Amino acid sequence: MTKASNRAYEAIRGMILSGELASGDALREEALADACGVSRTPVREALRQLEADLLVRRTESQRSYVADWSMDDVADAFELRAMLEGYAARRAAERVSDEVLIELKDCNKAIYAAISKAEPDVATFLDRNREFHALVLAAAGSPRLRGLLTALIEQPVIWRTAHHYDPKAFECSHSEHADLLAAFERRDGQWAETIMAGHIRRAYHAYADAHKGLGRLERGAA
Amino acid sequence: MTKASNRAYEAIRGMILSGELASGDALREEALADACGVSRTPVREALRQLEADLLVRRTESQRSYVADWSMDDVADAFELRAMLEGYAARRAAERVSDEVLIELKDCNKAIYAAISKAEPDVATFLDRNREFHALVLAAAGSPRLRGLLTALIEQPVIWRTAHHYDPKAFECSHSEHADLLAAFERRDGQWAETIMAGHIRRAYHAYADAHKGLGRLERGAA
DNA sequence: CTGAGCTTTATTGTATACAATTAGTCAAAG
DNA sequence: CTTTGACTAATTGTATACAATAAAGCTCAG
Repeated sequence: MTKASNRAYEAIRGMILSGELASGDALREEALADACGVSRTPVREALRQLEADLLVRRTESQRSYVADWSMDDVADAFELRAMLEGYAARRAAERVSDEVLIELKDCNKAIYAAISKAEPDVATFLDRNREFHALVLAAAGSPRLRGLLTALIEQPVIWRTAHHYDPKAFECSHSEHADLLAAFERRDGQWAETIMAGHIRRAYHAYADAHKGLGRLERGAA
Repeated sequence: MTKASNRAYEAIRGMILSGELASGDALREEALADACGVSRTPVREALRQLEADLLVRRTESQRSYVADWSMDDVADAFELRAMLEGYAARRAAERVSDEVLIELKDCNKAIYAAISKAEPDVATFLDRNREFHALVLAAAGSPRLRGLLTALIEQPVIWRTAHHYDPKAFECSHSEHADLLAAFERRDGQWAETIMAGHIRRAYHAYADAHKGLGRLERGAA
């Protein structure tokens, strides 16, 4: 994306993810343009992109609002993600190069380092975790799959789950990644798929447990 | 979408699907605007949408071209579709209402009527086939899944395959739909998933056979 | 009160001018 | 003959004005 467009995209996305804009809030193009210091044109483009990311929804009369996710929506998204990312892992296991395998191992080492501290480095964990999954996706070698999954993975709700992780869950995540890499080394697609699907499902249940009884998602702390 | 935007979208999409614009052709905003009788603004929006539909690709320097699909790309898309539409069928089998089941049966009857003639009515077959798959997708009750699959199903390459169907393949398609409905009646998700995945894979192989030895896809007749 | 229909206001859609960027061309140096 | 560089032309990005449309408010009949 180009300069102004990208600026608007990042700015609005940040406002949604940080909680500055709450679920259901109306998004008026002119107000956003002022807030981002650009004109309406790039804001409009950014909104279309955010809509594709499912962070924004549009009414039939073309008005935009911050998307609100019911628990059903979250379950739906996680289930799809488990299936697609499981499939990606299978393909990746069958195609991964030794170089990428090393990258993946390094990445998981960095994750381990981040969570082994007395005070876990959540930001680094999130970044590296994201990188890990992106590497797997790239190794799957399917541009369509990549396109489909990106929108699903970039969901704020998914990244907020990290706030609910306890040290044991961090450890578990790292260990599942290690299992996945073992499957990759043996080029065992079936195994890789099973591990990845379970990995995502675990994340879902961690999320669901932390939000038991809530009909709607409340805003995560910034 | 709004009036001018939609007009541009339909016009450009039509030009691509009809072959007026060939794979790899450059899409210049101003020229398209003139051709559609609108300004560049709605054309730009239409191009973004077509890019999401995978009918258009953009270079890193933001220039747009008609997407060109290699045989690998087609295989990739079909495989994804088989998996996702199989999943949709499983969900649909577990949730479908009696009313929708009747709709599906009617739809498949219409398909049978269209292909039973001495000269098969291909246009009706395509329309009804599309409707059948759309009904299954809707019955799956997952808005995300619906969003993901729509882009994949609307691919021109997929609908062009009908031109390669012989009468036996038409019959086969209808009969597989009937099997799927049997699985739906018994609410057997696993069975439904298997049938649907096979159904899509059969379509893929029909396509692949018809294009053996071609590195790139040539343009289908309008 | 209530609600239908009009009026006003707010918001998005479209066109267009201009700015920024990219691709293409040609010339000179190696 | 190739390559590098500046220059030119073509193309996309952005801002802004105006048009179209949808929401909100208001009036007045019932």
